[in-house]
Amino acid sequence: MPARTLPVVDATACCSTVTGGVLDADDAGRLARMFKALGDPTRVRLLSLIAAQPEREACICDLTEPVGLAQPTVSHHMKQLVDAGLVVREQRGRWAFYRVVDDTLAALSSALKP
Amino acid sequence: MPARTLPVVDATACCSTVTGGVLDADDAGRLARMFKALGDPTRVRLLSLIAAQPEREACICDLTEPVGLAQPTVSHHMKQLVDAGLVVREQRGRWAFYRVVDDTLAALSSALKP
DNA sequence: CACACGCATTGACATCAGTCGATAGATGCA
DNA sequence: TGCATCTATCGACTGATGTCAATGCGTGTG
Repeated sequence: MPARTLPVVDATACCSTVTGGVLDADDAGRLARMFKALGDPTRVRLLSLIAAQPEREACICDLTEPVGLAQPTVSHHMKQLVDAGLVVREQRGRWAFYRVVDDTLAALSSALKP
Repeated sequence: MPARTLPVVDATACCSTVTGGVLDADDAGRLARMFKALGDPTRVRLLSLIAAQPEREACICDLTEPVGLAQPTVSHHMKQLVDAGLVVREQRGRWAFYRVVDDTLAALSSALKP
C-alpha cells in the first residue's frame, strides 16, 4: 500500500492568524501540523542546533551526539521537521544537510501574533 | 497516587528564541509543551473560536457545537490549553469561561522570529 | 570492484493522545 | 429541599508517537 504521508506543508499558504477570526478546518489543520512538529523537545532542540551552526546547516552526524539519541531516531525527527516545512534537506555526497526554513518560522510567528 | 501533571507553563519564563543559540533542555521543554498544545487542529480551532467571541471569552457550551465534538472531549482540550498557559479559566456561576492569554501567544511568536 | 561510511527504512515495543459514554460534582432555580 | 444545568472526571478503546536494533541503500574511497 502507499501509506503516503501528506506533502510538505506550504507555510506561505497559511496566512491566517489564530486570533484573527475563526479558522476553517484547512487552516487549523495546516497550523496544527506545523506546531505539532514543534511539540517535541528534541525537535525544538534540533532546530536550535542547526540554526546555531556556523553555516546555519547541519548533517545528521552533527546532531546525534548533542541530542543524545540514536541515529535512526534523529533521522526520524528530521523527517518530521522536513514534512512540516520547518527545514529543508539537501544531499551532498554522503551527507544530508539540513537548513532551517526562515519563512516557515516567520509565518508561524505571524500566525501567533495576538 | 498523585499523578500530578506539571504546573501551568509560565510563558514569561521562556524568552529564548529557537534560532538564537542552542536551547537548553528546560527551554526546549517549555517551548515544546506549549507548541504541543497547539499541535492539534481542534485546539487551534478552539483558540480562534474564543478569540472571535464578542467578549473574547467563551464557555464550553459555546464551543461544543462549533467543533462538533462531545462535551467531555472539549473539556479535555481546554484543560490542555490551560496547562500550556494559552488560556485561563474562570468559573462564573455554572459556566466556565475561557480567555486567550495574549502574553503567551506573544512569547511564542517571539520565540519563532527568525 | 570491494569496502567503509552516512543515512533512511523496517519492525518491534511501550507509552501517549484523542475520543466517547457514563457518571460525579458544583451551581442556581423553583 | 429537590431538580435541572453546566462542566469535570473516569474508564475504555483505538490509533498515533518516540525510541532503538537491525538492515538496506547510495556514495565515495581504497
